[in-house]
Amino acid sequence: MTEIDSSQDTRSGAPARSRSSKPAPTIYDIAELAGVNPSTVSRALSKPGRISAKTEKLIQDAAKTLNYRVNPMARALPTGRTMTLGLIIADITNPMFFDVVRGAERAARESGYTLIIAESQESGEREAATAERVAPSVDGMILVTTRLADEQIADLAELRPLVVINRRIDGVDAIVPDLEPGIDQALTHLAELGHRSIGYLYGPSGSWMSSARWEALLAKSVELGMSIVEIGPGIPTLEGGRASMTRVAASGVSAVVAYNDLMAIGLLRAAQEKGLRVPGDLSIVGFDDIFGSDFTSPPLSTIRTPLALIGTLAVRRMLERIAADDRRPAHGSRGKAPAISTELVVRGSTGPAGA
Amino acid sequence: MTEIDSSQDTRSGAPARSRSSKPAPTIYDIAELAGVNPSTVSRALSKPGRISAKTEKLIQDAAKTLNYRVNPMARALPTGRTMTLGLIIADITNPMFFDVVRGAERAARESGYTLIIAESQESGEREAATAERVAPSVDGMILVTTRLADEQIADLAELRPLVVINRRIDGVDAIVPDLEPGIDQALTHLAELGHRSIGYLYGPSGSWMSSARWEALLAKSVELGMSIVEIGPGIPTLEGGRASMTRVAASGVSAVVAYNDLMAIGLLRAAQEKGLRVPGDLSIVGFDDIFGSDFTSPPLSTIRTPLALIGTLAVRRMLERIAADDRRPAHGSRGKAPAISTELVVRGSTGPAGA
DNA sequence: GCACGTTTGGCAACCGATTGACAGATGGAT
DNA sequence: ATCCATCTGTCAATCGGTTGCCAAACGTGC
Repeated sequence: MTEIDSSQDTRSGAPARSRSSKPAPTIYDIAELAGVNPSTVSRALSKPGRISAKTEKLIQDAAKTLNYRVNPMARALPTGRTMTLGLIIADITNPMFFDVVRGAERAARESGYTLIIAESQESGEREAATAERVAPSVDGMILVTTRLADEQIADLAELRPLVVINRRIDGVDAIVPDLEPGIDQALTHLAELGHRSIGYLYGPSGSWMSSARWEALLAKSVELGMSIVEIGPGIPTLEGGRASMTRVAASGVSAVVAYNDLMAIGLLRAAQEKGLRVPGDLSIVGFDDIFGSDFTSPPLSTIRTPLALIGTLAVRRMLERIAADDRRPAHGSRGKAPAISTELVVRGSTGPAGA
Repeated sequence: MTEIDSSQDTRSGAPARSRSSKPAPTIYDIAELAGVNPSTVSRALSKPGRISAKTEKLIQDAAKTLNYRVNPMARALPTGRTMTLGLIIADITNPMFFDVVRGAERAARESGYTLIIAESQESGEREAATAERVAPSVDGMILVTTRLADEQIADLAELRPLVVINRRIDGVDAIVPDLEPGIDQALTHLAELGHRSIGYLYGPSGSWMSSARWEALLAKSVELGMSIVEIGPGIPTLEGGRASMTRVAASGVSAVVAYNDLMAIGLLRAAQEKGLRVPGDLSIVGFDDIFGSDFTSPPLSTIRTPLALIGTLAVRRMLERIAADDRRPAHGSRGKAPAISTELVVRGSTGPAGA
């Protein structure tokens, strides 16, 4: 009756990941199989050249035999690199998000990074909390349709390298498309169709992007001698577009540019239900060219934003920064205009004024 | 001139996460501030009750002061729990995926889990590689539109708890909607409209779901005394739907049920371009009710699949299994019919036969 | 054959948590 | 006042890698 026998239990604190399954092989297993030291295995696997070709091959073979995969968690601990990027999105319901994800996921994967998706919905408080929760497990964060205040965003930027999409903030890296070309084309297009007076369906009241679009539209319409009015703000959904119908009708404009495609489509349908012909009685231009915007009848004319490209560029910028081990925004990029261009896609929802 | 002074460098191997930023606080920092042992901090933070209320408060306060966040990587190492779930998707371009993500992300977040998104596109080989790459960093994986062979899937299930969506495989947990109600309603609806002969636009040739839908349609149409033909297989995209137009016309059917909404919409547009009236000359029913399927003109009648719910349930099932520390599929669930029902959404693309 | 520079591989500390075992403190009963 | 059961906090090992430092092995030129 020995009272002390616990000493032989060498793996007492083992994870016991899941019953009935062998634990994943480690570099120690490889080391044993290959007859070398674990540190040699580590080097052979992650620092090609540091080890003699002979031993390296030996280790590679052993690794293959055991079907070894490096444990990213274990690696992240000493290196501080998680090889993971976080995509924080306020509202996952917004379809523009999906195109961004497409671009971002691919760019990340090509560089060996993994993408974490987190939705924060609701208020800014919640979004900040989400970002802080995600921060420790990622090397950088990309904010997609953020509702945070500038200052909160700056705070987050202290925590981890940060890139913001569709919003410009002092001292924070941003990926923002160049609105000019698309808006120039859209207003010129409308002018050529004889529209003299147009409306802008404003998005959410605090939205940086909505006012950026408004500013650009305003400048251009002045230049073209057109009159333009703000209608809104409104929520950036089908419902929001619908809800603006009364005000649009009351405004007497012959054409409307909406903050985004969702609002444009909502308006389109509400107009049609009211008996208005589109584009006969009202021309409508959307923004973004989201999936499905060409499903409508008439198909929606819209100012395309290269969302997938934006996602890709956001990841690239992030990775550049990480590679440079830099917490500050890219070089002198703050003033540099992005080469991400918008363009008008003419479909069926725009036509001659008063036709 | 001392030759030995390296001993004073206690943090030689420190991560050096990023210049110019204080490293994240650790439980050691808290322990120092609160004047207790790190292990006490660990317990205070993760095992409420194990520590006296007084010390616990002391530690909580210190943690708050330092704005401490537990490092998920460091925690994952000893526990073997990453608190992360992987969503592996073959083709991120497929919009049905969006709704699944919505449901899954929320369910995961509610339980404190984080979601990793990985796309594998291309072949099955690539998909298996993707899954193996992701496996070590997650507690479980959900396969969304997998192109893997049954056997490969079973292999992955050995690696990590696995849940498959929209496909049934022996010995693997699956979340599959009940096709019967929706298909019953759709065929009854078509029968009532006078359609006697319908076509099924088949999806990708290897697709489990496409043949499941076919089987159910076949059984029901026999029951209703309707004739039904397969048209396809085809790629499950707008283009695939378009491409089937010739065969649909040649088949002489008065109504078509498509494998998914994308194909249905493609067909709808091709038909309209050919001068056919929908639903006058051809009735079309889609499948899934994806975002945008009601944008078309006429809006698409479709058999709705509760995709967000499916995402949610997949995560729940996964978490149940993880909670039970179980690698095998849920209890006797294999035979148990899921309570996820489909239903027909009648919109404008279906109408009286030969009208 | 020898001295010397370069590879190559091993040792051990470390990343930030978790946890079994244990000792000291506390409090109640006798 | 003494003893014992319970509660509380500490010690130290551990998860699976990475890496600075060092010594042994190696090859080379003279």
